[in-house]
Amino acid sequence: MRPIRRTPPPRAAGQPSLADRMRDRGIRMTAQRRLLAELLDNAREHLDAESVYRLAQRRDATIHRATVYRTLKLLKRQGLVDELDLMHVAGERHYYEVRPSVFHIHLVCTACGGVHEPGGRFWEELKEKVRRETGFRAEVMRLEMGGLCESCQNDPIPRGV
Amino acid sequence: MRPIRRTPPPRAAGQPSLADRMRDRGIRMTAQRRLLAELLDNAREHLDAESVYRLAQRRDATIHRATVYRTLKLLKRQGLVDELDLMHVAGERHYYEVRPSVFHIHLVCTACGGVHEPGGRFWEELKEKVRRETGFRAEVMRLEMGGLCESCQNDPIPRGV
DNA sequence: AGATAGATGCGAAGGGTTTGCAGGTAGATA
DNA sequence: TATCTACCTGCAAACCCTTCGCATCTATCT
Repeated sequence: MRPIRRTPPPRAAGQPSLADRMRDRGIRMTAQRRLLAELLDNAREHLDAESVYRLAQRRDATIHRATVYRTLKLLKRQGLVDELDLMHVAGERHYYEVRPSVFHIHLVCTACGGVHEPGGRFWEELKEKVRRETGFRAEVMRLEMGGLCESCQNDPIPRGV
Repeated sequence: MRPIRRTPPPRAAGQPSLADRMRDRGIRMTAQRRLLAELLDNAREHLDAESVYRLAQRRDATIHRATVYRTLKLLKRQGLVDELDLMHVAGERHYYEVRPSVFHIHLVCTACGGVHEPGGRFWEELKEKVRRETGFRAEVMRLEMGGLCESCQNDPIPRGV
């Protein structure tokens, strides 16, 4: 159950917090939701539901698993959070991340478990390309690759996942 | 539990069957594995484990769920079959498809449930691009988009999933 | 044909997620 | 500010999909 390390793309500074964006959408804010939103906003690695739950419990021992699941589902439905499975390199868990302002892809190293997340214009424009060429209007997009990151290619010693 | 319709890309003709490719890799061939390989090869829609099991049972009532799961896992590990979740538009199930010779992406329509699968050089080369730019060597890749297909954009009447 | 690593059927267990309900609370209203 | 109501939460059981351990069977090699 080791955390999946991220190599996150530069965050857009001055982006409103997840809690603020929830409120702006008229989502009813409870203490639990504020807590969960803050945890997701500040996560340094990819969190699955259980990890979110454990983190939340440190600050509010009464929070319940079901609330975590319900909130994650809500945020996903609202498009505020994306659900990933990171090519299932570390089991069948689903991971959650706040949807960033600039789209990025996920490169999951099967050797070290690290996740690189390059972002930028090129990836953003794939949706546009698909639109032009097929007429499909994408609202959500997910691009994941599994393989070996640069350092694991050069270092044949397995370092565990 | 309606089947997820595919709009598959042109199949490379004369491609060896999945069963043949299994044998070529030295995978021990049992009657069950031959049956499952044939089902996957000829599937006209995306199948999850349960659907594969149900189809298999029509031809061999003694086949067991566990065998289906074990075989799918084997094929996935061997890179002969890809596991998809199609943006979870129809639940948390995982779908399986024989890995095609030419990579394609999955465009999942949230209105009609159809899956368009455009393929071609451009998508193939994304791995190469990532390699050049980040050093990451991708072995598996998955690109899925969720949204509205062309006809569902033009036809506001919901047609169910 | 005989030997054996490996596959299968079986049923139970496992892990993650959802649900129904009773009680509690945010946010609207006056 | 007090009241109201729709909505949220905690709880525990249920649910679903997937895996496991074990005894038996079999594909493949000699």
